[in-house]
Parts: sequence; C-alpha cells; structure tokens
Amino acid sequence: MGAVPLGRDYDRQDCALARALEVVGERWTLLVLRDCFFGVRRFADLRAHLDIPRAVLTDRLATLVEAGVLERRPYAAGRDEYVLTDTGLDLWPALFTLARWGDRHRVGPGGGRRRFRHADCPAGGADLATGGLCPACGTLPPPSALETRRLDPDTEGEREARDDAVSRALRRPHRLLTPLP
Amino acid sequence: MGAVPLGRDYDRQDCALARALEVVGERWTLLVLRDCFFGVRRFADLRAHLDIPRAVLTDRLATLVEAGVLERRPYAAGRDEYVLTDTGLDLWPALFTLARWGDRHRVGPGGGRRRFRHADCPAGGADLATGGLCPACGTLPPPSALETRRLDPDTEGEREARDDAVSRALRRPHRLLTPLP
DNA sequence: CAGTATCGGTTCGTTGATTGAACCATCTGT
DNA sequence: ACAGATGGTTCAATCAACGAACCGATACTG
Repeated sequence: MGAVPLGRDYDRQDCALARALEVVGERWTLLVLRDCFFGVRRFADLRAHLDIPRAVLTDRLATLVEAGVLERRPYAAGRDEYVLTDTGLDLWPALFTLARWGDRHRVGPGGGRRRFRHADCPAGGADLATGGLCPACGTLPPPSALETRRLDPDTEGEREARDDAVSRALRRPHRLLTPLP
Repeated sequence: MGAVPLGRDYDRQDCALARALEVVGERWTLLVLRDCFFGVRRFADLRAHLDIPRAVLTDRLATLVEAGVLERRPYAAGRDEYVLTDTGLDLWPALFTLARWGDRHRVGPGGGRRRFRHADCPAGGADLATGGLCPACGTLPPPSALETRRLDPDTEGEREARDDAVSRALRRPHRLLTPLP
C-alpha cells in the first residue's frame, strides 16, 4: 500500500529522490502545492491563480490525493476542497528550500521575491534561513506558524500584475495555511 | 541576461519557485543533478545509470549549462565532462531535503534508502538532519564534506539490482563529488 | 418556477515532449 | 587499418499538455 510507483515513474531508479519525484515531479505539481501552503483550497482558485488547464489540474489533484499528500473533502453540498495532509505539510522544507534557491539564483525582472517569517516565534521571529529554520529561535517552525510577505512591493510597470483573487490577497502579508482568498 | 525564462516556462508566475522549476523542474533534471552530486561527470555514465534517452539527456545538460548550474569542460581531446558550478552546488540542500521526504514517506519495496554523513565533522559527524544540517556540529556541510552509504544493504532478491558502473560504485560508501565511477 | 451563475469537472482536437532505434564524427588503442 | 569508446544528431511513433467547448449539480434571482 502506497509503495507502488504512481503515474509517470522512474522505473529501476531505486532511490528516494526518484520516488519523491514520481509524486511531486510532474509539471505544475509543486506550484499547486505552493498554493496549498498559501491557503488556496478550491479548484477554481487554483485554476485562476495558476493558468493551468482544467484537465491537468484534475489529474494532478487526483495524483496528490492518491499519494496521501492532499485530502479531498466536501465543504458544501457538492463542493469539494483540497487540504494538505501531514505527509503534505512535511513537504514544506523541501518546497521552501527550492524556492530559496530560485530566490537567490534566478531573480526575475519583476522581482516577485517573498520572505517567510516565524510569526509565532518566542524569540521575536526572523526571516527563515536554510532548511526553513528560524534564525531567532533555531527551530523548524511549522507552516502554520509562518507569515509571508512580498519583498519587492508592487511591481508597477513592466508586465502588469495578475488580477485573480488569490494574487490580490497575496499582495498583503498572509499567514500560511489560512484559507485564501 | 540570465533573467529570461528558459525552456518549458511558467509564464506570469512571478515567484521564486516557478523560476527554479523552469531550470530544474523538467523530467529527469533532478536525477541528473543527483548523479552529478554523487560524482558522475560523463554523458555515457549518466545514460547508463539513468536509462534516459540520449536526446533528452543532451537537452537537459544544455539547459543546465545555459542556466549556469553545470559547467561543460574538456577532460581529454574531444571529450567533455559536466561538473556542478557554485550555483549548482547550492542546490544541494533542496535536493537533499526532497530526497529526505521521499525517504520518509515513499519507502519502496527494494528499500534503496541512503544516508549522508558529515565525514569532515569536527564533532565526529552524524547523519544529516532537516535542511542538510549536521546534528553533531550544527553547520550545513558542503557536499564535498559528505559521505553517502546505502542503508539497506544489497537488495538480493525482488527485482535484480542495476549493473552499470555507477550503480556498482554506489553500493559502497562514497564521498560526494569525487569522480565516479 | 424559469433563468442564470458558480463550481468542479469531462471530452476532444491540436500542439508539443518523450521515447527508442538508427546513424554519425572524432579520437584512442592495437 | 580497424575496432571500440564517446558524445552526440535524426527520425517516426507515442504520450502528455493545452485550450476551447460542453456538462451536471447546486445555489441565487426575479
């Protein structure tokens, strides 16, 4: 159970990274999960924020649910939402660390950089460092203890900013995992 | 320069993670980089170890070189090898953290788990923890200071093990980045 | 109660990527 | 001169991603 390779696999690569990528390595998947950490829960919001084809989003969500990374549950009659499971929440350090690499080595023209701060920190909090650790208290805060904010405020110019509800909400500081928008 | 999205892009996703994935998010790319950290440097060895189509490997290596993650350089007349740049080496924490997630949540039938130990540790060394940190000395050791070894020794049975030179070399403990095989 | 909107999809034709097999040019060793 | 290794390129077939259109269930509106 759960040990069978799913979807597009990397057969004969007997390796933890390959098995992680079988779940999380397809196009769009990590961006979907990023949005889940931000607090996005609904199909329509993911679509609006990511510009992802509906069929692809359906497929990715099904893969993630089957792998136990997301849980699908009803929030109203006939409406479902997707939330991170414990297995999914445990992806946070990997996601953060990869984003941090992008932040340092792939800065785009529009900026679009973000910081994550340990909001519930007994030592006052600071922006997360390598591995998702809080430099102030030395622990690895759970996503629910983090607040994120844009570093470069309002691009204004260049390419015009996105205007879906999620993008608008994320222009202000936001506590991770609290429902968005 | 360098700020332009490469290859399969995620347009309008003004986000560090999306920009990282434009370089590192295509199929096979992270497995190629894993092998580079192990010390694999040659086209033929990557091919034999990964079972990746030649054309795809050519394409991925070119993308990584263009992004400044790998450097291509001659090691003999008409022969080139690929080595990690500083930007590439900086991917280690992200790679390790994702592999660790796979290790914890996606254990395969053959095992195939690996540990990474801080071999050059002043405090005696220990297997790396979250974020790639050494629990003994508290630092983030560079890949060159690490030794890796298989946790489940010799699958013996189930599916027969791979028999390329790289797989054979990796069955014994190995210092990262030292040329393989 | 008919009409309309929203949500979470499915279906389908087109475009683009991945695959595996075949071929190729350069250099090395014998 | 020839064989083998290396690092590719080319090509047809398959498979995934894309975007537009359609769908069924549940509200909400007049």
